[in-house]
Amino acid sequence: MEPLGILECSPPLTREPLDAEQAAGVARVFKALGDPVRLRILSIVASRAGGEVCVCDITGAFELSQPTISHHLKVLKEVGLLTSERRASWVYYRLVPETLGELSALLTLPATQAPAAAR
Amino acid sequence: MEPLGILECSPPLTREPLDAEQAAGVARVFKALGDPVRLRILSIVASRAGGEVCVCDITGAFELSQPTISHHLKVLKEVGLLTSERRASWVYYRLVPETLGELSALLTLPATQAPAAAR
DNA sequence: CCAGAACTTCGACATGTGTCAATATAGACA
DNA sequence: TGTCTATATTGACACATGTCGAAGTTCTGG
Repeated sequence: MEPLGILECSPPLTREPLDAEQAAGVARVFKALGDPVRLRILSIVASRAGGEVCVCDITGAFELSQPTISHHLKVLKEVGLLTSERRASWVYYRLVPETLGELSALLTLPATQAPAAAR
Repeated sequence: MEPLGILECSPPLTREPLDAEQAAGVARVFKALGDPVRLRILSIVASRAGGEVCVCDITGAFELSQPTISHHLKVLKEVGLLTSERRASWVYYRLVPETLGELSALLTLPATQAPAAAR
C-alpha cells in the first residue's frame, strides 16, 4: 500500500542482486507500467504542460469505457506513479516525478557498461 | 519478435504522449520486468562481474523448478533484455545493456521536473 | 431537495500468466 | 552407441488481469 519505500532503497539492478522483498516491491511498479493503456495514460499526464490532467481528458483519448480508464488510473496511483486531487466536479491527476526518477535510476547502467548512447 | 526497434524511437514519457504502437512495444518490456522472479534473475545477470551467468547458477538461487526458471529466462530474452549462448553443456546468459539503457532514458525526467535527487 | 454530470466501485466474464511434472533435446564422455 | 547432465518445451491447472455494464458517490446548479 505504501507507494514508495522499497523503491527508495533498491540499488541499481547492475550493482547487486535484488533480494526477494526488494524485487516484489519494484515489480509492483513495473507491472503497472506493463500495460499499453497505462503507459499511454502516464505519458499523457507526464507530458502535460500544466502537470494536471482531468479524467475526462484521458477518457477522451481512448476508445475504452470510463470505468476501465478509472481502473487503470487507480493502479497507477496505487504504485505511487500518480496522485489525484478533486476540485469541484472534476478529479485531476498528476505525475509523481520521484517515483519515475527512482525507476530510471534503478535501470541505470554504470559508465563502463554503458554502450554508445541510443538515439 | 524483434527485440528492439520500438524502444529506440520512443521519446521520454515526459516529452509527449506515446501512440498506441509505441506503448504496446514498450509495455512488452515493462511487463517482463513486472515479475519479482524475473527482476531478481535480471539483477543477478546484470550485477555479475564477468557479465555471464550459467543457468544452473540462477536455478540454484531460487526455490523454483528448473522449467520455471527457463520460462522466465525465455521471457527476458524475448523482449531483448538478455541474450544467451551455448558453450559445451551449459547455456550462458548476458545482459543487453542497450535495452536497459533505453528503458532508463524513457523514464528520465526533464531537469526542471526533477525533484531533489532520491537517495 | 432534486436532477444531472463526473468519477468510482462492484460483479461478471474471457483471456493471460506463473508454476509444476513429464517429456524432449543437445552435448559430453564412456 | 548409450548414458548421464544441462536446458528447453509441452500440457495442465489455479490464479491474476483487462474489460464492460450496472449501480453507487460526490459535487453543481437549479
